[in-house]
Amino acid sequence: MMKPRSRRGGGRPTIADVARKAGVSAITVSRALREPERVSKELRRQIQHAVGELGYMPDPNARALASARADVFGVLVPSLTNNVFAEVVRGIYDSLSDGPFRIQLGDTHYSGLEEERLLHLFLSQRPAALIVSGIDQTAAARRLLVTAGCPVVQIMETGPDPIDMLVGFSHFDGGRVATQHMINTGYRRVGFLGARMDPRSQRRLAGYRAAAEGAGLFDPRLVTTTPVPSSVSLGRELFREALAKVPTLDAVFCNNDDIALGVLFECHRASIDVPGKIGITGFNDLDMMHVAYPSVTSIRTPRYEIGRNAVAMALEEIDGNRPETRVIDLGFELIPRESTAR
Amino acid sequence: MMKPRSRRGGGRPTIADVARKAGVSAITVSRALREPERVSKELRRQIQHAVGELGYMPDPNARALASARADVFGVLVPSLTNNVFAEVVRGIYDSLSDGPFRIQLGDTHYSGLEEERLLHLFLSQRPAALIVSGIDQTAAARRLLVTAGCPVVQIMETGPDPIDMLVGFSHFDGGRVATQHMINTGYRRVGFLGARMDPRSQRRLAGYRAAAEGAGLFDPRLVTTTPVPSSVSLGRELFREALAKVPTLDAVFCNNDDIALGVLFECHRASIDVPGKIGITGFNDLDMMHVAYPSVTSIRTPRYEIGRNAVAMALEEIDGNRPETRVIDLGFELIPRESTAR
DNA sequence: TTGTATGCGTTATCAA
DNA sequence: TTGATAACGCATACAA
Repeated sequence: MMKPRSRRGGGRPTIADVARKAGVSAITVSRALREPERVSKELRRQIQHAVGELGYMPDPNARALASARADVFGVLVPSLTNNVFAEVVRGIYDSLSDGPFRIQLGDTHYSGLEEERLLHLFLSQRPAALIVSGIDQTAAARRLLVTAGCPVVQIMETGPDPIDMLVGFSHFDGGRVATQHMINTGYRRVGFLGARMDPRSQRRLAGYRAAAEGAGLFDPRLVTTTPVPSSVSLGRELFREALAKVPTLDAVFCNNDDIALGVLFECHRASIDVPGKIGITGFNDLDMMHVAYPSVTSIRTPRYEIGRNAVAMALEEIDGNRPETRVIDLGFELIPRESTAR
Repeated sequence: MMKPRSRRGGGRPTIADVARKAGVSAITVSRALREPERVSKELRRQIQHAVGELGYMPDPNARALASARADVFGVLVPSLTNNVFAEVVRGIYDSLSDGPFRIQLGDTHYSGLEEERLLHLFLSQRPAALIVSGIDQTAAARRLLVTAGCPVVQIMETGPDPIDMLVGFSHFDGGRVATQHMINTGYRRVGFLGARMDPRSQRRLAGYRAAAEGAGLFDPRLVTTTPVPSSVSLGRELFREALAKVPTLDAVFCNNDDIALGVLFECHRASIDVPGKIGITGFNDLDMMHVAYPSVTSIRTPRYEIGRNAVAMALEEIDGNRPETRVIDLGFELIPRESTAR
């Protein structure tokens, strides 16, 4: 009876405190904060003043509860440490850092089941948008996404059948172009080295195979893969293995730049001439590839831009402007360097 | 009048639905979910059944609003792409993935002001715990953390004066040990190569200087730094610059492994013998350092373990068991390799 | 342009 | 061990 004021709240100023101080109603404060143009200039000023005075900050939980919508972007990537996704995530953060949106990042560890679990978790917040990696969601995950009730952007790949929106590039073409480049350069026993072999790696392998078969150079013994996560040291292992299988090997297309770097180091160690005896092409074009000696040919992928585009598309849809194009192919670029220049 | 049921809710099952189905009151469902032991076995069973039947998931926003506490760990790192922090973050995610906690990740871009901004943002959610990087918070940020009302763990460094809890290692000692190692090996003109030069880099430099001065080998011209963010290509630039300044340079302690790798490649390119003509020591001991040719000496830092320890400490405190030790020094390890073996 | 009444889904409080 | 009631802080619906 005596103290109807906050039993539980930590005594932080609420919207009601601001309203009282500014001499208006709570809902007017709410509006002034979210849609300033709908409130008269005069009141807006008073409210801004009161907000500053009190150090008021809206409670995102109360806001989410009342509006049935959290200002949260859910982002699901298969790995946090993989440099590739780190770049994508950076693009997302950079695009969202000056707005009202928080980012909820999830690591699926390349597991479809973990993706489902995280999706459930994220969905329970009623996120403003969802960004997920790849196009190989489980049936259950796909169902969840279709009925998510918010914009959904799949990233990293292109494909014919987006759940909602899609931005990426063709890994098949990337593998094909990289392999074709080495064939054009004159290499005849071009191997494929792949770690992890997630769906995107598989498609790069398919691209490799298409190019090799097109030139009549395919031989299954040239393909060396492992489900083990990628690393520089694994690149070395795979290369040794490949060379043991096929001593006439004269080039390798590597799943990614880590593998390529491992190959390069092993060539140094074993005094194998690059590009004379072995040609090397990587994938992603990390900074180190152009610094390496010899510098390493790679496929430059638009990782940061994928992040930015994904956010831009989602924001458009949130703003009510449904993007015309639902699929964006950002392409890639072959960067020929010393490692294949013979 | 007709339909007092949910105006706005998307029709998802609520705790009231579960309660009705289980024939109990809402609060009992709430308890059964959070503190099962406080509810009779019989009711617990019925409630679990109803939950499963309905596919009920608690609304984290409503929960946070009502309890004035969100099941969120706020994590602030200076960079998302830096491999070092990626490992720390992985440790944090791995430690939290099977619990009820979400993770809110923020990227301060090495800016104290951005850190303050994010802190405000995070605090408005009333997080369960906060993990922040480094010990050089601004006065304002420190104030916010002291009054955060939740466990706060500073990570990456050790120091005498934790805001609440602290887990890391001594960067000064790391720099000292790395430098001393090269001096012990016989190098006499040991340079320091540093990018970014954030506070931790500064302390590694101080350690370098202490070791160099201790041996009577310090010379300011041996120090080459830049505020530019670190990269492999920058390593090459810095090394060239250092060599131009001091042609008698015979070793370098690198701020981090990226720089060291850039130096190694430049040595290859310029046919400079490593370790004969130039010794190289890096910092962090990324996987590639032991694969490189020659393999590169580095300081192995417990990044993943820092993440795990930080979470463990915070969880202890959340559970009401205030950890005795407020500061954990996880140490580091010098890994001598070919690049300094002469 | 502004305000009133009401509910969002959950938990704290207090009583039984 | 269980339940009735009243917040939590804000935004929607509707009226003025």
